Amino acid sequence: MHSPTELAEKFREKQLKLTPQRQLLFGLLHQNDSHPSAESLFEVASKQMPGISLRTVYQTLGELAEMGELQLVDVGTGAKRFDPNMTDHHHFVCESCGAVRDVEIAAKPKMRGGSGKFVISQVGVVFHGRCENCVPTAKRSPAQQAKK
Amino acid sequence: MHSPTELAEKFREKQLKLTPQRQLLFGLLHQNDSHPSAESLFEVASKQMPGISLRTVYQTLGELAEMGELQLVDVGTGAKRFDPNMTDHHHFVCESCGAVRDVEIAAKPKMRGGSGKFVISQVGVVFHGRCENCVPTAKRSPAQQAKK
DNA sequence: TGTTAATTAGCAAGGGTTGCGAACTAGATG
DNA sequence: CATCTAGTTCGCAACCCTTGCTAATTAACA
Repeated sequence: MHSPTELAEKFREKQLKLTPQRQLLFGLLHQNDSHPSAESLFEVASKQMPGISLRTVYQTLGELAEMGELQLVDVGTGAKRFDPNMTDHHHFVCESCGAVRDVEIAAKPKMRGGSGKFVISQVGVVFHGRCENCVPTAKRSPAQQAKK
Repeated sequence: MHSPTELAEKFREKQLKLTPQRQLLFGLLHQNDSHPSAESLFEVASKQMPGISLRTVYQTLGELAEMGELQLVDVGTGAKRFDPNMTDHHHFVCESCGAVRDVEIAAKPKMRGGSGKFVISQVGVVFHGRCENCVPTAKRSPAQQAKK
């Protein structure tokens, strides 16, 4: 679902209009693997579409998430992050620069304990640590990525 | 570190005064396995100590967390939860009533991908789903637990 | 009992997000 | 192409959760 045509169809299916704002945001999100927050996506979008509203960014992102086009990821750094990668994966958050990376998990954890009556619909795994640019030995200053 | 005496010592070590507020909050937290938010702990505390301030609750919980006496858990439901269980475990969050339960994980996930240069200091795993009281078949209305 | 550094409480302010309503527009229709 | 209207956008106010600041209070030591 990366081509403009396919996007248009997806939107039409859901009775969503193909507005310039939606096209822009959808495109930006897919060019971007930094797991941006609404705020940082807004900043990028503003450059290409000066009058765009932060409100619209939130709204559009929420809609895309409902459509199953992207995930909302809460990595505990304040703002939610948006991730167009819908494959089964988890996240690594650099506690120094705030960067978020996708992480694949080989083993599926098994639960024990509990009554067994639980219905689990989603598992969120977040690794916190330091990325290559921020490991203690590295003298270079931490790359300040969107923490918002 | 459950007895009042041990608590007093711990505090003394850290040059923290043994105030009534701290004693109360520490005690309440350990009687409580519901992973309360600051707000809900505040409500409980207020019954026993009417004038206590929400500010003090936040402050005290923050201090206890720094002391390694409790964990701050962000399960993505808005407010942070506080958990005196410092053993290696993860959390299950009912998406209907907001209840939080401890979950033990048998398998430790192995990471693959990435450069291997990551330094992982913490892994947060949160399961989302429905608890016994809230599974779809149950007709009783979801138990509304502290979602704050 | 006095002294002092730590603590409390209250309020204001901050970040992130959402509700609301008025103005606007994509897309269907004629 | 003009019209119509449901769906959108945008700006603002308001919301929740949390923290900064400060004056008043108090635990703990001498």
